[in-house]
Amino acid sequence: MTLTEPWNDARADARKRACSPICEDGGCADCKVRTISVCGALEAEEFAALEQLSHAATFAAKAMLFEQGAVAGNLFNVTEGVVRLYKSLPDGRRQIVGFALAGDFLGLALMDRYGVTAEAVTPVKACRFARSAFVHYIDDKPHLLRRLHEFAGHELSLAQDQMLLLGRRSAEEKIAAFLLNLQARYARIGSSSVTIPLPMSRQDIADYLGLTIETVSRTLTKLSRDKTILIVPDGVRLLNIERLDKLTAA
Amino acid sequence: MTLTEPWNDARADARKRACSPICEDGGCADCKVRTISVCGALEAEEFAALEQLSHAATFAAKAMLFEQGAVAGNLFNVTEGVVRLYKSLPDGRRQIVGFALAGDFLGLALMDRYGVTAEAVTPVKACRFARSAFVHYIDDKPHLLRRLHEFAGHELSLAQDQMLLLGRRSAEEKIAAFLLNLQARYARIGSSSVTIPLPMSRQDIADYLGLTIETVSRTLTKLSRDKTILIVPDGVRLLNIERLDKLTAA
DNA sequence: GGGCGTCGTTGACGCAGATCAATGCCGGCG
DNA sequence: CGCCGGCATTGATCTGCGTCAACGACGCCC
Repeated sequence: MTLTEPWNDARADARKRACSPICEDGGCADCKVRTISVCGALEAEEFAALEQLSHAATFAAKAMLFEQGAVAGNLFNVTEGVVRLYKSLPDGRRQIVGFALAGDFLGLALMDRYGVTAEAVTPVKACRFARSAFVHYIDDKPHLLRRLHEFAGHELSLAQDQMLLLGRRSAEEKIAAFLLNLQARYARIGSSSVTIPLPMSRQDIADYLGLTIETVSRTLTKLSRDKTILIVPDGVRLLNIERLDKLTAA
Repeated sequence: MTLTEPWNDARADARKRACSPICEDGGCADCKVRTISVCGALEAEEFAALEQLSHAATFAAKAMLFEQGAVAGNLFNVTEGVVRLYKSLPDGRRQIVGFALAGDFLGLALMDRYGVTAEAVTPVKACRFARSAFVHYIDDKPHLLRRLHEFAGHELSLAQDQMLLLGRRSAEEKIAAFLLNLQARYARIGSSSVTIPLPMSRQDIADYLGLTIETVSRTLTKLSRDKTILIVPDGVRLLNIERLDKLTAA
């Protein structure tokens, strides 16, 4: 389970504090837990305790963090880079169910086995928690459990939005929604801009939106011809989406 | 959030006990909480306490249990009938994210607002819990919270499976998966058979699978011509799916 | 520098499934 | 009984997107 949401302004301060390095005197000097998602519920000493459990981990692009069906031994907190989460069909068809950015947790569902495969899209840095230690830690912290549950509910709601998108929206609507969503997420982790990077490949985008690479490519070209987006020079993976909000119509 | 899964044989006994009427001396004589999903974690006295919180509720077909975006004041436990859960686009396009059968909980995500709309497909009987009372009750029961969280994780996993289905499977695969899934769920709530009712309309099925009614109808006809399913005489909404397992290929 | 593999774009074409339309089957109701 | 409105089926046709194929732009390695 990836946790990205929910945010609200009331928590912004707590978040800012929470996102600063907290591992200075912990077991791993360079592991900075970005507990963006959960921090609102954490006391300082709890933070310290939590980070004692974590270990720094880095992954090269295309490296696998964990695989669908494997015993869920670890949780991860992404601190840098992008991770794709997907399910596959035996014949190779793939559905990406989400992208995890800095601050997102993976595996918070605390299931026995991973429900999806997680792969690094870009080089990734993450904090790793042993599931057993994590579970043991939170087991007598009802408010933390409540908070996790709250996030699970939000995560589910996002998944349902994605179902609506996959089942009922056109290619153009899918792309527009994807870009706007990505922009909103970048904004939350501190890089607010109308110009956004697309670190993932066209194939990834296609597998996320239930399309083909050709359709993704054509739709992006069309949007840029219509001046709805602007493909920033020198980067097929950098877009300016200033005028995309015209397409919102949520 | 609907909770249907997960089951395992080890819990079957506890479940059987749990599903018997437990409201005899409670506030509502005819409200029978079917805590199929959660019962494994409930002690007898907890059961009694929980059912004290519940009130019987009935809904005519097409009645709304709750609406997307409304303040989430209640939880429901369906005891009879079928409920559809959906999200809508402003232009009327609809995505059904799930059907709730007897034993399923609605609203267990405990979010402030409902993320989907819930409507009775058939006449429905349900136990209603005030959210505040429910939350208050479970708040100091960590093992219950853990269990709820576990279900949330499983629910999410099901949603992700549905994403894969919506994004990457053909019409025929969608229908086959839907029928097999429905059969499996009926089996769990006690009506195990290769002949299953389809209480929902073609439009509902279409909106669940991201198709149109015509495609649903044609695909069902095709499957029955191929002898893969059998449309039981005297019921467009009754199918025999004896030989559908050929199509599984999960 | 040159070969080569990966990635993205673009065009031509085909098809699964959407759309439009007609018909039949009930069930409810005056 | 006969009318009517909702639902399912079926056919004809259309089209959005998939498929197949060619090509250019990079980046990498020898």
